[in-house]
Amino acid sequence: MGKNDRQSKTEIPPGTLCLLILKTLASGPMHGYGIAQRIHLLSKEVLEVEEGSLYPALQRMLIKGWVTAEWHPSENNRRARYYSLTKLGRKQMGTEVSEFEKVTAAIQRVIETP
Amino acid sequence: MGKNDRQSKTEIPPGTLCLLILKTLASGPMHGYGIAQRIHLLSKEVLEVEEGSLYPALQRMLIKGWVTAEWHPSENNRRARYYSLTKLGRKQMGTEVSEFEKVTAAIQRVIETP
DNA sequence: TAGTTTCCCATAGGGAAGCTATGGGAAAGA
DNA sequence: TCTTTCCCATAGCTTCCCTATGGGAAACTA
Repeated sequence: MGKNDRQSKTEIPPGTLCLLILKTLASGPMHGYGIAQRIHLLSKEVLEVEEGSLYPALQRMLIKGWVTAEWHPSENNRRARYYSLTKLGRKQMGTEVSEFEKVTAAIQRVIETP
Repeated sequence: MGKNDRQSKTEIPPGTLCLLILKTLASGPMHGYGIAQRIHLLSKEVLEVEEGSLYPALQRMLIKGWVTAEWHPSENNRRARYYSLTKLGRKQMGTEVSEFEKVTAAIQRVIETP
């Protein structure tokens, strides 16, 4: 593969990973691996969250108080760290969703102008 | 203002600035200042392109061969550098537009899942 | 005509956040 | 026993935008 293939794979646009994680956790506590799978599934295989992106992002969100974490065995009986949305995280989610939609709509307007 | 106000202003999401510039230039050659104004206008004042973002972006696009530049006096009789889309730039625009729409739709699916 | 505003270009330095590469450990299945 | 699957995590790099800064020329303004 070439060196300029940041474009060739479908990646998460910078700034939206947090939003995706927050939204995913809104449906209940989940471990990291599960979050990645769910995003992959819900996006119909378009979005792939790399583990090297996911865990640092979760760390940042822990520090900011948007999520909390607890160790529990997973459904498959592995050691797993379950993340939950905090009240602050839920608020942040709302902010990011509306910001995303506002900016996306604005870009669409530019793009769709003939 | 605080120190964490990358969020407080409406900014260009990383990765989309090129797309916006390419699309803007698709309607004809334009100087940098004009590009910024047009994006601001078309987005209904939502998007603001800072000059410290714009000119480096144009440099990158020159290097990649997506645009060419020529000096001409502007409509206001100032010295101005007019940028034009190349064939390669037009192709890149198409790629980025479809990528943007694909990824945006995917994120929307995740966001809108109850 | 001196001063200010508007227009227009450009770089340096810094930070945020993604990616690749890497490493590990434990359960399950072959 | 060996491989696969599941699950966590860090280090180092790169890209790309922002802030801050600087300059210069036309045009308006007092």
